[in-house]
Amino acid sequence: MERKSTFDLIYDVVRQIPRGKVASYGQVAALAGNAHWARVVGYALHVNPDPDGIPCYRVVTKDGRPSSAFAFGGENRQVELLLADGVRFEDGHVVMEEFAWQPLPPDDGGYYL
DNA sequence: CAGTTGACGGCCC
DNA sequence: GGGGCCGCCAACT
Repeated sequence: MERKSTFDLIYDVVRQIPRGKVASYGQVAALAGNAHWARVVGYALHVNPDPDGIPCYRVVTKDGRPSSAFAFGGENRQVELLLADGVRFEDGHVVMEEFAWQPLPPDDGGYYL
């Protein structure tokens, strides 16, 4: 039944990234089940079987910087898409402190600073 | 089947 | 502070 491969798990996570937020490869990897899949995540997105349903442009490195080998239109294209999502860039890198996707918000409430 | 690659991350120098 | 190397896992050839 579990025909879903490691890639499918990654795609599922990336697909859950809300608009206006970004997730790092390690973030996606951890959510997929293993924090050591960062490289595998990159590989999975590289094959990207569904770029229309999998917003790979919302996936950036932990530095909040887009990948250097973006094949779906260019690095600049990714920045443009993220800006359209409401993500703000600072000196060429995403303000991850504000746009890092947080699937598990605490009950304290005062988490968004 | 075994070796190499890969859109990363973290640690070392 | 910047650059380089190793390590993790799965997929590709």
